[in-house]
Amino acid sequence: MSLYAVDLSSGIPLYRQISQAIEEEVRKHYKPGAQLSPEPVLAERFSVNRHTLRHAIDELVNSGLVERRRGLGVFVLDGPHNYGIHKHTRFTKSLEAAGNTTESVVLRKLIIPAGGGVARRLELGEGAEVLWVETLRKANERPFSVVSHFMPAELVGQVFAEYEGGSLHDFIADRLGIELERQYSLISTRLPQGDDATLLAIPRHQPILRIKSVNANSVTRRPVEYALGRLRGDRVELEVKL
Amino acid sequence: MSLYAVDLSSGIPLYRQISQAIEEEVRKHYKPGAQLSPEPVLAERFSVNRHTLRHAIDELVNSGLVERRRGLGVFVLDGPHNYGIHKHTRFTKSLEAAGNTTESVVLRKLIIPAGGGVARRLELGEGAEVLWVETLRKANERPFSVVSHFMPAELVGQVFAEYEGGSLHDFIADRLGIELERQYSLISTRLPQGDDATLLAIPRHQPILRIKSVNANSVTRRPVEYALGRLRGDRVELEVKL
DNA sequence: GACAAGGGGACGTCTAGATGAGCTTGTATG
DNA sequence: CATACAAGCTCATCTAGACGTCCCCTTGTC
Repeated sequence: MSLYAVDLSSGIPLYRQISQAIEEEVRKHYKPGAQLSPEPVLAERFSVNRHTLRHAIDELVNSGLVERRRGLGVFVLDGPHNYGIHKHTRFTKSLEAAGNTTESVVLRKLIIPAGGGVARRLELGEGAEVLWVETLRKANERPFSVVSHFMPAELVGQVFAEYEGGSLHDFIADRLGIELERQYSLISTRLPQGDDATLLAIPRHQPILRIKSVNANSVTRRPVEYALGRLRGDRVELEVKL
Repeated sequence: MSLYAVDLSSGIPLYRQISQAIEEEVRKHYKPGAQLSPEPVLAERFSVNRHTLRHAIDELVNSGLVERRRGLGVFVLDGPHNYGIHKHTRFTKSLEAAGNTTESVVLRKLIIPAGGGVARRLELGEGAEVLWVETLRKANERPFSVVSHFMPAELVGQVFAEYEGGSLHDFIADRLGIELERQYSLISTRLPQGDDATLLAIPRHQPILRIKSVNANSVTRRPVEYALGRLRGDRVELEVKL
């Protein structure tokens, strides 16, 4: 393979040259879940001290490419999930299509009066009753997104008492006979608020992607669901096709 | 003040005890912009090696509490709360508008060999010459995006010597007679890397939106430009209409 | 067959010392 | 007075060595 020509005289720190070399190698030849060579071996290979090599790997850990497991080794993480935004995209579908196991857990299921933002987006009067469902989704056993769904209570009625996870849009289609269609999405980024960092198992300084979207009845065009999703920024990438 | 009772036997790593002690002290007694004691002094005070102390400060840097300035010292950053509230900066820009709204400054204009990612997206061989133009865009005198544009050097030729800002797509249309068409965009979020935090005038712990997009000749469908934009997360919100 | 002990591999933490590089400041010099 | 340079402070990087802790798997015993 290469000569691992890391060179101090170039002005670029060794650990950075090494982290870039490893990153490239990983992206080219490693699959998610694969294990890197042990630190002492890599240190030997690049002819640097183990501390320097650890510094290099620290960078990769920090950028979300690999993960350390004490006592076991360093492992390649899944790349960011490419979640396309289209008229009919569904979370679960696009993930499963990508060959990932999915799981969704209902964290909250409550009826509350609609606040200003929710009411406006659902075209309801302020204070109208809405069902608030908060779900945590995982892919390959790892938390991935937290989504707050708001739906007019009168529309979804009592049916949602039975919702326990899985594709929400499928549930709506099955039980209510309503096909949903995405109208628009707003994408922004923030540091995690509230419990989101804990739920998503990320440090508080790692940014999340926020997606606000409104889904409407594809026939009547009336809004049915307003969703505010918070996605792990290190594992999600949004694709917008035009 | 305290006795700095860091203790190895407690099972908690020294560097973590120290970072927590410093964090508490900073939050209580330091204002944004204040400077921490030099590393050797702190190391002495906690009776640890300077490496261990640096590890502790690394944690604080990583969490966005403080910032290192080489040759100067370690300084306390503003808390993130100071950045959240904006009254009329509520500009919801579409991707297109964000790309074209300008008062733009050219930061760099170089011909470089294409790296792997750039080469792949422009459908060139690795190492082929590409023109790298980096622009900083402002709105209301405030910076809001940094964009790296990559274009095949043979295509854009010498023409770009005259490019000094303004709409890049207009420039390409005028000078080269090429109409561009966006193929797709990938949206992700990161903390700012390199000089981006400085250029955008944000603290290093404030997330940015990254947009990778490829623009192609609308006739031949050959890729002409690969753009990697970094937008201030507190000023920009992307709207995706469908 | 079940369980416990032990070995070895891998990451985690800490110490010690040396050198490099960026920034500011003060002083010497033209 | 202004410029140039040197000193000194600060963080940045690298090396070397030593243990500690966690985890898995094998081995041995009951």
